Amino acid sequence: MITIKKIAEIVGVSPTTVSNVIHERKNKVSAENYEKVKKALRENNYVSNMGGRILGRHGSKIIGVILNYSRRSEINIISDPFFNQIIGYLEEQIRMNGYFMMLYTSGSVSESLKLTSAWDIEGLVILGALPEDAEKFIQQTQKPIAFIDTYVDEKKINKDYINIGLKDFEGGYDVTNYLIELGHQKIGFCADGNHLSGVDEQRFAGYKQALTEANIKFHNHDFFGLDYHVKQRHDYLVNLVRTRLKDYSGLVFTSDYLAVDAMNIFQDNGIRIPEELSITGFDHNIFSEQCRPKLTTIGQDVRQKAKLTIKYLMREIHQKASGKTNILLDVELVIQNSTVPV
Amino acid sequence: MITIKKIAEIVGVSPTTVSNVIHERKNKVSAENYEKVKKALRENNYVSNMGGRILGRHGSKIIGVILNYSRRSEINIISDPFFNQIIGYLEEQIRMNGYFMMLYTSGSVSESLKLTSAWDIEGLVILGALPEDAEKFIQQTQKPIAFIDTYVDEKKINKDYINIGLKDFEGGYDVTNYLIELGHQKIGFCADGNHLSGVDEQRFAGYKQALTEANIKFHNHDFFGLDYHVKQRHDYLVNLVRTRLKDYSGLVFTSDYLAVDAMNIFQDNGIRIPEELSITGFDHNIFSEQCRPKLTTIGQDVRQKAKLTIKYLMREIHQKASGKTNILLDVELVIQNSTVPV
DNA sequence: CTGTTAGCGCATTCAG
DNA sequence: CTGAATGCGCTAACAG
Repeated sequence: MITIKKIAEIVGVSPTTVSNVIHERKNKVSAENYEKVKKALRENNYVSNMGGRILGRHGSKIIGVILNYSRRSEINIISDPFFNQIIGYLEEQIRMNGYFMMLYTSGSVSESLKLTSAWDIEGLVILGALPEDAEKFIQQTQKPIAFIDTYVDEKKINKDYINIGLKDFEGGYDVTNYLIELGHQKIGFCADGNHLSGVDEQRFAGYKQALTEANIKFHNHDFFGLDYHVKQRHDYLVNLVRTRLKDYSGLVFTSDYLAVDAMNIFQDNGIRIPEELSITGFDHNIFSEQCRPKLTTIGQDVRQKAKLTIKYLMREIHQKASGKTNILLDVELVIQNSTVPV
Repeated sequence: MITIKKIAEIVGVSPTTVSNVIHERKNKVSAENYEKVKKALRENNYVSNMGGRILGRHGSKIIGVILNYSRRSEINIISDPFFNQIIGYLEEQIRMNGYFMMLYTSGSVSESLKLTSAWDIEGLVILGALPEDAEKFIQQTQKPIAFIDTYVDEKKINKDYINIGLKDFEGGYDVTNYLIELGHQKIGFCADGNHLSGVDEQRFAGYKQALTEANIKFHNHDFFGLDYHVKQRHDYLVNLVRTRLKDYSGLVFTSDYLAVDAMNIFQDNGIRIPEELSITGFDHNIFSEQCRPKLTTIGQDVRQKAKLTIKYLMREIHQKASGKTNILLDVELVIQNSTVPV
């Protein structure tokens, strides 16, 4: 491995001069030396040793991306195209900013923070954090943190942080309202698990708001908490077809994944969609396109989410700005074929 | 950040003793000191600084996972659940071995190798490498490398490497043979792009072998190279429905993703599947389950792939073994509802 | 069993 | 504009 010292020897200057050339401090190096050093760096394929950087606390250039496993099951994380997409786009953005991405999955805040200090990580992106975990993260580290899709209670936190989310409430509202406009009155809400928080909670609130405005009363049994184990979920859905599914003309799902999964089970059990039941998803990912009927859903721009996340994180890292940043991106109602008027 | 030196001060021993405790060299530390140091480490939440490790060439504990973009388009990488799954499982295995995962996408071998030397990466996992890239990787670095699904030409390489793949030839053969057993004679082969290599080439060869054994002649026009741009691909498929799709009773696809995508387009254009056309996929991932009819496909154990990859990589890193390791995992024909006898 | 020392590569400070 | 010296944290070699 070629080092600054060796380059200095080759060219016949001091390591400092080489360092100055690397960092483009042209005002500190003569034009002649600058060129000579540049050439040597190129010819010898110089790559800086990150160990030296970390040790000298000159910045590790690592962004840690942490997948918080706590709520969703492993099965869903690995099956959900959203995670796939966002990780792909985050990597792209991190790389384009000259940083490196360390990917880590963990259910524990302290484990994640150990990672951070071991590597002197410059910034964290945290996916799938619950509000209480988010608070711990913010309190326990000085490093810039960007959450994606986490609802942090601003009042509880007096430090800076970034959150890039979605207008989930609006999404839940819009899609429900669309069903209402189509004449639906009996609309159920289906989510991952029984205890909603964060994103799903907001979508649920939006759903309820739409019902309220339309003078439709919500009953607790209109909420369907689905198991994330495939087998249990499918058994439950089949049972629903046999019992009280007929009480509903529309179902709002918190994700395309769940919607498509359920739609297939319903269809397998003789329910005609959308004729007998309208279904809506959320995400507008590949699932809502690769099923029939295609899903009416709420679209989000995943690439934009990744782009903004890294943009604000970089701003924070470079101390160009601070303060709380909480951006909720717009959603878009994508009307396809899984919904019809009643 | 707490360091070994500080722990040493706190306990009143030398840094070496602390280091020996950390590395569990019990024979070099008195039981009494061992306990005292252990306690201090715990209480102060000691985390080793990786910069020190890298700089001292004591092992960075980083595994670099490189996604080679060259062949498949970005769109497909991010849409294909296989990448999602394998990355998730690789991360899990890497973490369980006490290592860290650095994720990097790149089309260039030299860029990837720069990453390797900058971080003193201990081992590489390379996804989606073409055979010629694989050779470059192997020749240009001394670090242990594990490829996933790459067909390296053994004769050209005199260094060690690991490849964990699939019996792709067998998969292509089995699925085609199954169609033949169902009475199909006119069977097309559909792949990503016109120039096949690696995995798809093997699957194609298996398909042709099955035809040959059944005395079915293969013509060049039985091969369908699909565009990875969605729009172009769909236009092409729609056109196929109007023209010569009727010449075929079965189509073998190189992936579930392509198969489901095409199946939807065919169905949208009035083709009844499987009645009028049998379709097969490859991968047995979520797509083959979340479509109707469910796809007959070739199953692979993605988790096992990740597990073996890291197992052999670790073995190589710890110098416990060497030599070329080329393991092709078994495939399994998964018969579902997209195929019927003619 | 314990402690001292050296060196890994970088960027910065300070002296020229 | 240039260079010498320094310290970051860890581990291994070596001396006691």
